[in-house]
Amino acid sequence: MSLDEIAKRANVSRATVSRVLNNYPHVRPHIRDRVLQAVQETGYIPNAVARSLVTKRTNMIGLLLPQDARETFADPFFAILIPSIAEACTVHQRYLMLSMVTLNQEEGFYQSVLRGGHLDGVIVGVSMFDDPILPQLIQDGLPLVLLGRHPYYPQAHWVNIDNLQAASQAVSYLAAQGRQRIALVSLPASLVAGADRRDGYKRALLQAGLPIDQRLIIETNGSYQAGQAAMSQLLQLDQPPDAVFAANDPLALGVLHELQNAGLRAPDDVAVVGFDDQPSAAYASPPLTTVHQPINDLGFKTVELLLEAIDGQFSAPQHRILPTTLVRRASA
Amino acid sequence: MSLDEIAKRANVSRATVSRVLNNYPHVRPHIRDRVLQAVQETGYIPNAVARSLVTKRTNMIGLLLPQDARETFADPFFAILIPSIAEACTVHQRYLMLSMVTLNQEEGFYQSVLRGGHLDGVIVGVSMFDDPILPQLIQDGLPLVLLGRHPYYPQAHWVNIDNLQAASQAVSYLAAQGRQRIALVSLPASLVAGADRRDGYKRALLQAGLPIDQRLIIETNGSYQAGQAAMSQLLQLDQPPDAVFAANDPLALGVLHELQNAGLRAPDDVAVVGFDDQPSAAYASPPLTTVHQPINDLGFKTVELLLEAIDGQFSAPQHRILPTTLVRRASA
DNA sequence: CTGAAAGCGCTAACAC
DNA sequence: GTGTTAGCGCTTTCAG
Repeated sequence: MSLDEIAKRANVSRATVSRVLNNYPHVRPHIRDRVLQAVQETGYIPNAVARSLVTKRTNMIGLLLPQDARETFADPFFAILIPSIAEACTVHQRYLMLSMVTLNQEEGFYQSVLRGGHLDGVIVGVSMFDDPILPQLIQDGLPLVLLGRHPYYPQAHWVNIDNLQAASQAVSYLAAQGRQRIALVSLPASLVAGADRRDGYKRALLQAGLPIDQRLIIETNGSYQAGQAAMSQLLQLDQPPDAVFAANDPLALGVLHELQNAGLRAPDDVAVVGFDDQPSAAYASPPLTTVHQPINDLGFKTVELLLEAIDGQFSAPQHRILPTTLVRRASA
Repeated sequence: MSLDEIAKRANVSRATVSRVLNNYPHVRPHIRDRVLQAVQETGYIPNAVARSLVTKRTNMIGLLLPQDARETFADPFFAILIPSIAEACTVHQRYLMLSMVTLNQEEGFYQSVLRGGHLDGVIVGVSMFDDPILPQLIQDGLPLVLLGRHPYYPQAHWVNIDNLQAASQAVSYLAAQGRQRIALVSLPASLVAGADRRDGYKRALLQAGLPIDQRLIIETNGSYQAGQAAMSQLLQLDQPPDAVFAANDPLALGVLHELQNAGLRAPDDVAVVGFDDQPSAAYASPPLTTVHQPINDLGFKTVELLLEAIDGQFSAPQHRILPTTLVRRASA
């Protein structure tokens, strides 16, 4: 069923039907009612595709996830982020297209997704410094916002937390308790957030007058198991750490678990601080002290920034930084 | 840039350009080359919206997730399922629209998503028996496949595992070891999968000649914490269980954890079997014996069934059941 | 305030 | 084999 069936039924022109459907103000009430009634009776829904063809708007935004998205999904961070983006889209009456296309697979498909006119704009979950998809994306000129800052593309909009500052705060907290040998169980340095958190760790140590000991820094892939392995390795040191800053919560939980296996206690023997404040952090034993990031807000703000970028034109790149807080529980 | 710029450049008609773009067989090689070259030079990408308007195909499929989708996302089952669906879409050159629209929010938006012509078909992650969105969806007549069987809608296509049989197998395994008091830590009975697994548990007990003891059946929301709480409750019974069948892995992991807290050992004191075989199951302590479901295949098969439903016409509803296996590790 | 007409970018008969 | 011609279902000038 199409617009002009409604027009016939209501005995008006197609243009008029279009006007009432789009809430055009100056339509006489009784004729507007006639149209509305016809719509009601027939259950007519306008064809979004036809509309898009003329308006050049699809009301659809893309969410592009990094190459390693499959592992990514297992990370509770994304388990919260994605639904919040989806919800933000619904709230703002937009559709969400999820894509994990990478340059590897189907170059042509990637192009058609991005440049086929299907998307009003895209959110890119950046993570790696050298993500090969970013240069293309930025060149394409589609409205774009990065989820996570990226040092190489200052011209792009992004929303992020201040990873460096947050990590630094966590480590300073440990140092202020008199911890002398604070280890870092880190994310891959190839991730921007990984590098930022590592730098925050280092900055805090230096500010506290503590030495940076490479043996206390263990780079991991960010998983629970990697946390266990890292702690196990740290425990074999001649001088094991008396505190651990884990760059995310799964890591911290793994560290805690390994500590328990070794018959050690947190925070008595080793204090541990995590990063994320995922829901289960509060239920760990002991409950995890961790950096809370407002993942939900991150999702909403990102969508909203993109929508502004799509219709308002920013003259300068927008960089929004959301606040984090250190949540003190029992583990440190 | 549009199709007829290419036509002018290559000095052919728009129809011809369209033909080479759509791999129409009978185009003379040299003229095809001329077109291709023009495309190459200009970086032209066809407008998907315009194409859709005439073909009535958008190459986009929808993934509708249940009302409680936010918790859903935290479940590792979905953390694997969603990426696999996304990947299947990419492999089949389709776009994926993710939606968590429910009847509550924005009835009109929901309608426009489904009936606006944006989607060639939808996958619905059913879970609840009484999900209010299903009746509407089925009435809409959009090609549809349910992810998980639903007893009230036999006319719908679905793909699923045999939850009843799989649960029954797990419990029989416990019974065959001589376990006498096998507890069930279950999913909500309002979920189809929850009810099916519970029924499988009961069937296995009856077949093993074991009584059904309501005190040994604890219904939960399926989370890790709920698993802990359930085990704790079971331990307070006059006659605690000597085995537990947990209806998913987070639950089983919680059970294991609580056992450890109570100073008990699996499988010596209490055997435990989970369901899902999520990646971390193998790393639990002790490694978890659990029902493996082929989540990845589930995602792929679902997409493929939908694509068949979209263009092939099935005369009868298709019900695909994927095999599960009991993975024996150390916990039982 | 409303209608007529053009056209968004593409595909698909239908001729030649 | 290739070009011509209609639309797909909507919005949007432009008249009136």
